Amino acid sequence: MTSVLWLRRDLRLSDHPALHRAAEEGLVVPLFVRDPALAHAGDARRARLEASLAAFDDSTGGALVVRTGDPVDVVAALAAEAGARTVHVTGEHTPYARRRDRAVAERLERDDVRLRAASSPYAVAPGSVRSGQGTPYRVFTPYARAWRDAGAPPPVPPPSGLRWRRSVTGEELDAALVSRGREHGQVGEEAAVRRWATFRDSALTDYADGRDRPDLDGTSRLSAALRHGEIHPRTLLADLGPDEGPGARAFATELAWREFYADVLWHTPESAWWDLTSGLARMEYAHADDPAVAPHVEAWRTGRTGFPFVDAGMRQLLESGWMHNRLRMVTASFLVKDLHVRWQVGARHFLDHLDDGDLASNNHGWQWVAGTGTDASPYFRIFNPLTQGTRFDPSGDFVRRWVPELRHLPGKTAHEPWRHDDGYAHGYAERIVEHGEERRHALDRYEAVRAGAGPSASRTPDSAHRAPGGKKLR
DNA sequence: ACTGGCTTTGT
DNA sequence: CAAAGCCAG
Repeated sequence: MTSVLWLRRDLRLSDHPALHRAAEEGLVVPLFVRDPALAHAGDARRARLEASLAAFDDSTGGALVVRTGDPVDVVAALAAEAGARTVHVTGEHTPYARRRDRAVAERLERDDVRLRAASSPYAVAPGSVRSGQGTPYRVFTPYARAWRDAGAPPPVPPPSGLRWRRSVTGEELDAALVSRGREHGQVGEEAAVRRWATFRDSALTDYADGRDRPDLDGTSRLSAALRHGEIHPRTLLADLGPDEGPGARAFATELAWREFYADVLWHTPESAWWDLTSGLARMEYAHADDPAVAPHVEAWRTGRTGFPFVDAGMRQLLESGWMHNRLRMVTASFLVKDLHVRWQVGARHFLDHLDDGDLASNNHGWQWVAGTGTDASPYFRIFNPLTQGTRFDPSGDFVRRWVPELRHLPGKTAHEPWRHDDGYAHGYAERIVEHGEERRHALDRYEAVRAGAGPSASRTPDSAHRAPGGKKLR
């Protein structure tokens, strides 16, 4: 009997419950559907996905079937072609994925084919960790405690006697896109496993502090692999073992953040693009396409704000498809609190360029910065780009790596070109705003909202930042 | 009803 | 050392 394994964010062979089930049934046709509804992704992200697909295809000896179209039609057609009675998937939890999977399951049912979901991209399935009252958690720390207590199931052993069916045809991968996707680094399950081993045996010990240093290689760099499911968090947690030091604990906590935000999004799908809390519903923002504001937003996007740490982060994103988490916070704070632009504008930009772009983590991270998310009170938490830069990039190495116009400034002086006669000698941008002034503006705006806080009226974001495809959510 | 506590900070 | 309110038990 042949079954279909419809792959989405699970491009691996190890610790793969859905693959395990499929293998037990007999021959397996691995399918990936290019969904036009998700085609808005930026070039960098499309390239990373293509490379990931190529790596998976290699690992199956060329069995992967890639097709383009509405999954409702494509999956049903392939199941019929292959004579499969079951389509196996790893569960998905974003708002779009849930709608899509319901529609696919209904369509398959007409042909008497089952869509069978196993597991999820998370160690603990979104929606399954509840407070004592049975309600979802809204604060990270209690969630993380309960998540830890829940415990991740052990990794699934590799399926025995796995056989791919090769008689089904699909589309060729785009070779140019694949090689572009590989430019940003190693791609695929084998590379992810290697990277994890390297990280675990070196940077993990100092991870609690090292993870905050963008000038050092202190992070796991596994975010894109996790996003594509090239490695599963279950595997990582099991590999950390029980005798964890501070580094291992900190790493598990970072995984818990990923799971927490997936859980929050599962319970409130509309929070993908709308404020999670209504407290700042009446907040006034600058309009990103206002002629007075647009050049500032463009400067932010391209890394020309005149604030070295901010610009280094924004250029790291554009050039490498990844941004260190410290910089994600600093650059997000700059857009929301120095330029007074709503978080959705920044979240959209990040999703377009991040190889690891994950709706839950990304958008709830932005909401955390904006003060609309799960954290109760960050309105006074406004990052100072210079303080952050000198604290977390004390040598200035990170700034010089990504901002060539500042390479002539030694040490930490790269953070303050305005204090040097030749600071702007190589074309670096002047500061587009005065931070102290904008900080006060932001605090005033928050103060005004709190003073006049009533029941929230509308929570409609700018139409330009609606969900992909302009569809109404829910 | 009560209360300890809340990732990531600023000056 | 100040900052606001509310979550979670």
